[in-house]
Amino acid sequence: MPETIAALHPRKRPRQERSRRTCADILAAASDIIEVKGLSALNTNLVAERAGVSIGSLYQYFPGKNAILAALIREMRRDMLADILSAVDRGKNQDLASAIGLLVDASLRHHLRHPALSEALERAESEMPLDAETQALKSDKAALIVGVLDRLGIENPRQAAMDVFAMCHGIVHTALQAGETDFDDLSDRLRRAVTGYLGAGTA
Amino acid sequence: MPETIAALHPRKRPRQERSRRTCADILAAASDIIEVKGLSALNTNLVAERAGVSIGSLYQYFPGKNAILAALIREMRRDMLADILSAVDRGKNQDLASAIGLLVDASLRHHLRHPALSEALERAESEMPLDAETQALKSDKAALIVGVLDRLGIENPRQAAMDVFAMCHGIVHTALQAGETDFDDLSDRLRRAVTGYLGAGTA
Amino acid sequence: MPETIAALHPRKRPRQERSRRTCADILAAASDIIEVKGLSALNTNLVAERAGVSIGSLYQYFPGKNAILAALIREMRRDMLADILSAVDRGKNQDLASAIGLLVDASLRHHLRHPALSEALERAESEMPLDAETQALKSDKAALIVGVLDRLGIENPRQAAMDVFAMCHGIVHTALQAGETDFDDLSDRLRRAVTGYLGAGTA
Amino acid sequence: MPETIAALHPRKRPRQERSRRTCADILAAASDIIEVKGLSALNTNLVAERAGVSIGSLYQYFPGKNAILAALIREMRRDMLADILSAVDRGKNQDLASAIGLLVDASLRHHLRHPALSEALERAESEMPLDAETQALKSDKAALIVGVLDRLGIENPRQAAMDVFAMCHGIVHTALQAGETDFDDLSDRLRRAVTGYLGAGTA
DNA sequence: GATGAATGAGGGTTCATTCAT
DNA sequence: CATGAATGAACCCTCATTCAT
Repeated sequence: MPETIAALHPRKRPRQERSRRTCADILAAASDIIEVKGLSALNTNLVAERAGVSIGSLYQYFPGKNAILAALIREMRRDMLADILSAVDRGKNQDLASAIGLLVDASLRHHLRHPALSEALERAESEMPLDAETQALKSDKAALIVGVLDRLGIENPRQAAMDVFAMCHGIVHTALQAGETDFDDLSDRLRRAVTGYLGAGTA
Repeated sequence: MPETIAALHPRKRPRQERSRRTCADILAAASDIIEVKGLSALNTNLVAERAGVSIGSLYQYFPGKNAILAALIREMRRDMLADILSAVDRGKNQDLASAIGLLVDASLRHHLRHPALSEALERAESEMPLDAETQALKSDKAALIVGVLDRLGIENPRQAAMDVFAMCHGIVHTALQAGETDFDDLSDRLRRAVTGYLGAGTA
Repeated sequence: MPETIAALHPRKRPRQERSRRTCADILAAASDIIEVKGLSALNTNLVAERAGVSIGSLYQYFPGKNAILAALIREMRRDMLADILSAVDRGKNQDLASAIGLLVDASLRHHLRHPALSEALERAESEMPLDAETQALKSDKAALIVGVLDRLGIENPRQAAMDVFAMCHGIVHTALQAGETDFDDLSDRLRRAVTGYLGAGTA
Repeated sequence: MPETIAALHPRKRPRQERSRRTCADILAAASDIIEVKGLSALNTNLVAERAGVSIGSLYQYFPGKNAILAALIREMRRDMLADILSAVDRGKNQDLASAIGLLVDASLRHHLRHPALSEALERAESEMPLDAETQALKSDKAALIVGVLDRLGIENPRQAAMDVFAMCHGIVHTALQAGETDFDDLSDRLRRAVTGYLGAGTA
């Protein structure tokens, strides 16, 4: 039976400062493990130990392993939305190329920050029921991009947004796997890919 | 310690007709499970059961779970190479757009055949040591694409080949996740993306 | 590949009273099984069951079956060293025959306590990498005996110590297998064997 | 339930030359495995493979794994009896020291021939029901030794025979484990041990 | 007889989760 | 609330033995 969405919410709103801290420690430990040893090495006992918390406490804050993952995903989505928001904002009055460049760089920075982590979370995301907030964050982000593309006169902006992000994701993921680390070079290729796709579409 | 490559080779060359059948059944069952329930649901007991075979038999033919995965990956790579080979062949005397179109369609068909499976295998592939044959199949495929791009006058064809494939992979994967199934539409967008990227590069 | 020494160390220092108890129960159950049904009947499930503990608990304290064996061996070596130490101490100012008698009796008592167990552990010991403490316990014991023999003017005391212990071990083992239980009689024969060997050597 | 003795007999008296050969191949393969990789590595599939025989055929000749072991033990006992017989024969008219020397050397040669094998078989022997022939071989050997000791005027010759053999076994086993290979040195120490024990007894 | 494919009980180990203290 | 001991379902894999061909 697929796990219910209720089970993905943090068990309690941590009011006390101390609680908020513990909660953050747990998430940080989990991030760390995923980034360094991979998603398959993530297990609740290890997280608790690395967070300096007893396994019992961990279960006070999160109803289960997947809730931790869900929280990480939510966090990632929040960060991402913020980055995109800022990029969109700064690109408000720019031409297509510049606006795209800002978006692409935002996405790229996101992946470069914690390459393995973001990859793993995106995978996990697709195999899990998403809570309402995460879904909202995803739609907000999509709407934002769609808005930009629409304003720039792109046809079928919903689809274009999807494709453009997927392209970037694919290229960046593959480049990272191949060991590339040159931000500027990657940024260049992404811009070319995106503008190429968009240009070809409107041509 | 990362698992040794030896552990990925089939254990026994099936000599009798019966055993060739068993071997195939095991691989088919594994494919099926991955396609339907995901890579994380793959386990040797389930494979054996679904293949209508005892767990002991499974281990006669494969030294372990990962050997089954390795075999599936090898199979996928063989199919893919064959598809690409034929596309390259048919595109021999065509112009850039047509040649690209053939390649893109080959790749697309590949993904559409078993969407979840090919995705999962590609992921698994990146977390496993590859046997010699699989590596050779990958390089052969890469060389083929590089050759085509080179002949078409693309600059830095190695990188372009990587990017182009990664873009396609990204777009297709995302589209499939979103439930798209319209081959022609997808084919169109992929062509646009690829020619856009390549065109922008030479511009 | 021979198992690494790391795998032989207990996993967790028991902190609470309850867990110290569990740990001891596990070792006692293992001892029991070996003593009664033989080394080949030792398996983790049985140990857990007999210890009245879940299999999971067993693995909390021991990283595997061999770690349990290693712990038993260490325990045996500790006891043995203590026994020998006390025998050497009490024999400090005695003549050869008495000193030997004390040592022989110490060794004999050791075997009589848990005949099958000590035999099995000694066998297991020779087929396993030893952790540092166990090795130290063995050398300490050897050094102790060598010291005594040396003080008594025995030539080549290292070799004599080895031979003497091996002789005793052989005789006792065989006698126990044959069902003998008369401590005094055995003690007598061992003294004869040892003094005979040592006497013949110096003659 | 302890396995019945009937199950330890070879399944059929091989009349044909070919059969006898297969049977010997199986036993040779088993010996080899034990000598090189230890008793715990002995398994029927491996034996069959190493013997160049199908697993099915192996079971034609031996009703099970333990029957193979039993056959090896019987063989060992036969050899041993023959060696002892010859040593006793040659020592017929010699003095105690020489007679003992011959016996000791016979035993020593036995162990040196296949150190690990003889050790393993002796261990296996003590954990298995013995068939009539093996038991007879053991008693015959014992009787032979007892006869010699009796003739030489040793008191309680049954016990002395046991002890003497056990001593030798212990010393040789330990020396081999320690890597010694010098036959003459070992022979010397064994003679000293045996004559010391026997001398001390009669003194 | 010979073959080797197939079987499945048995044993090792992990890890998400619960609960007594 | 925190702790960490305990649980046991779920997996992985081996190997003695059987049986259809």
